[in-house]
Amino acid sequence: MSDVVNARQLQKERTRSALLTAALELSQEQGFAQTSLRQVAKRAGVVPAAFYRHFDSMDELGLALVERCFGTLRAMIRDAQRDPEVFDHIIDASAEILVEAVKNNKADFAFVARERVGGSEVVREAIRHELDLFVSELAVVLARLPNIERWSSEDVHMVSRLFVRNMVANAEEVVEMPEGRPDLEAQIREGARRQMRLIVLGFKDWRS
Amino acid sequence: MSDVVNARQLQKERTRSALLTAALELSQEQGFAQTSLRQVAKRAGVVPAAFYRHFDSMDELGLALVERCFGTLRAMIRDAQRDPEVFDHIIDASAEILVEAVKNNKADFAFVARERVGGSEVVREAIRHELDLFVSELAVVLARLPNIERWSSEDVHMVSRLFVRNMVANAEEVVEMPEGRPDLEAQIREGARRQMRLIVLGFKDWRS
DNA sequence: AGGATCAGTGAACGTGTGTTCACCAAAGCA
DNA sequence: TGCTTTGGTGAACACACGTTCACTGATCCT
Repeated sequence: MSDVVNARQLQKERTRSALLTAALELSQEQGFAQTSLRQVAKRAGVVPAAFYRHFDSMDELGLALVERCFGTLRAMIRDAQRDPEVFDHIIDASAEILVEAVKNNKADFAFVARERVGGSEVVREAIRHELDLFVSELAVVLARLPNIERWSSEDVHMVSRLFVRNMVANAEEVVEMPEGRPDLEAQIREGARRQMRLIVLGFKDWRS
Repeated sequence: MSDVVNARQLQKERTRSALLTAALELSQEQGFAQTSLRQVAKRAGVVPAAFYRHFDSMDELGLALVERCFGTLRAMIRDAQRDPEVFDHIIDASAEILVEAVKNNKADFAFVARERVGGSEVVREAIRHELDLFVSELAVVLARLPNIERWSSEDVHMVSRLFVRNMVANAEEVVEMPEGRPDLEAQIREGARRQMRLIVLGFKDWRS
């Protein structure tokens, strides 16, 4: 529990991080499940056996990666919520933010989007759990919106799932987007904006 | 172009089909990208080298699998459209059908849902193309609905994407569903119904 | 009947894989 | 200073993989 760090601990943390980053890059290129321990070690500039000083298996590395990615995403969303403009024009802003954020953290989003459904059992499980947390968190925010405040908690949860689901789908599209195509980017952003507006329109007439 | 079939052609078609089925099963268990040529051959009851009498590579087998799966799905939807009840209560019926259909063709849906985003480049591409076709087909149907008939074609396309996207997401959930849990099944079906209803509610107030 | 065709065989190859082990040298600590 | 701890090394292993090749025997065609 000491704050003083050994040079040893520091160096260890550094190669651990290098392993995670290497795995993230390789996952973006070919998917996590297709990424081997040896490839990760090689890209991190380390001999395969050294891998075991940090993780017991690729599965464990995968879990650590999920944690790191969702840490990044959470921090990002916290920042966005601090911005006062966001709360005023939730829809327009979140469409904007979504595309921008995905572009700037492409590797993280790509990892989550891909391995959410495609990858190894344990990694998939972890991502689904984190996304469920997201849904619950968003539900709390949504419950305070006009038209929604009187809804049953089940209905709020339902619409929260609808939003997160769409966010993930849009993120997938941005990730899959070829490099340097601002037209496509604008198209996705506009599509996301309209979808959210359409959903929100239904709010005022909703009865469970 | 002859309808007369050799015993040879017939047997060839039979093992080809066995290879496809074996690959589909293995994909459900561990994902297509993690499935090796040798595993497929072994499960089909054939020596690895025999694989090459039918496909040049696993990628080609993957493409054939995409075709076969979407063939199944299209046939299923065609049947559903013939049922007169479906057209009257589109929403309730399609939620019902969705869950039922996924249960009965679990392997096909699982393959499409997983490999749509997780798998090999060429398989991913093929699935995305087929899903785009689905979106366009559904757009034609939607364009005839009240409230929508005057929308711009872009808006119709947008809402069609929203529906297909949700269909895929719900299918994923059913696929991931543990065996023998009718309560979860009902929950997913009810969720799907509500989500669609909410989206449809927005239709009458939509302005582009 | 008899030669041509061809789906399927079985063995072999080179390569990449996960995992192990004894070993080393630098950092930590007494 | 000298002993211990430890992150990283390099060689070795057994194994699964994709791919090749000459082959076999049943089916097809004339």
